Amino acid sequence: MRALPMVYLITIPELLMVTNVKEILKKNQLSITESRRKILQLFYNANDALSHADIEKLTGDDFDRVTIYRTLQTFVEKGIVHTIPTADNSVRYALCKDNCTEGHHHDNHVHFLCDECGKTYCLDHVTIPDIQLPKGFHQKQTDLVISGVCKNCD
Amino acid sequence: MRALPMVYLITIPELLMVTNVKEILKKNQLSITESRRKILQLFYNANDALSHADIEKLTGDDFDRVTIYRTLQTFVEKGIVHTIPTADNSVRYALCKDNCTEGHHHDNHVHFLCDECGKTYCLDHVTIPDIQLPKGFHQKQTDLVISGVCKNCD
DNA sequence: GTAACTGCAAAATATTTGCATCCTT
DNA sequence: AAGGATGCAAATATTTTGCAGTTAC
Repeated sequence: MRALPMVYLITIPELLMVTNVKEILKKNQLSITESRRKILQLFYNANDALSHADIEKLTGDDFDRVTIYRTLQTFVEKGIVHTIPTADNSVRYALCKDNCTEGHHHDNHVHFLCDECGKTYCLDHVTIPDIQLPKGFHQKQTDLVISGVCKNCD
Repeated sequence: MRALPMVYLITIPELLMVTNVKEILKKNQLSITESRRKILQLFYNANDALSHADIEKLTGDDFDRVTIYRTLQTFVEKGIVHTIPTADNSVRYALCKDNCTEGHHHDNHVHFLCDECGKTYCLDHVTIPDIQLPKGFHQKQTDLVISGVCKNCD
């Protein structure tokens, strides 16, 4: 068995990811701009949720603060990312899975917030059991937010 | 059977509630001030959660905006009220039930947000089923936030 | 070329902090 | 009387809006 040249191991994933991001923008009828590409890429690189401040830090001064706000808003409207409910004031965003359609985030989410490191996890493999609501209440979206200690801080 | 005079039906609950509020403040080693009494009373009168803006409206210009911030913060620290996770930016507060102890809101909450009227309900009688988390994740607090249409807007 | 996106300036809103004064105990 | 709570002023942080210039298609 012959080892592959190291360069493949580095460059191919990068190319794939960039393509991925562009395709997602196209699929959502968004023009491909630098800010949208880079910010969406951040979400694909991060394995946890990102706040506006996180994105500002990660992009340095590439983009205006306002551009980040507008980009995030666009992504939410298109169903590319969703906001995560948190008890503190902070607003965090995470990638939606395939079943988010434009303007309708009707999928059930389980989010885990680590009290130690502050990371936010989307636990896609955890399913939310059916909840019996009182009469007259109609359930559209369900968000289950669990906090505690994550696997890294365990 | 003789009907009670109407006055009882009005005055007794008020007296009871006022007493209630003072006792709760005492129990939490807080001095009894007008802002604390009135704001805590608002929570007992409201059947849904209140935002800072709600409280500002309901109290007119009785109190400074800063006093409301500080009072809410104190109540949260003492475990008298808790914040409700919402996907939009808004911060809302609701009364804790008995099992909240100072600094530790370790009870499980089910909250319902109505998309129509915007009301927030604490559904205390709905229980959250046990959730199986991936290995290494330790659950401390669980917040179940359900949105949809409430019984009034049905 | 045109529509849409971005950056800049500024407004609007939300939250925090310091300090002098007032109130509760 | 003493410690804590409040009101006011101001600083800081967050989000939104308008508009002119630039970019994607």
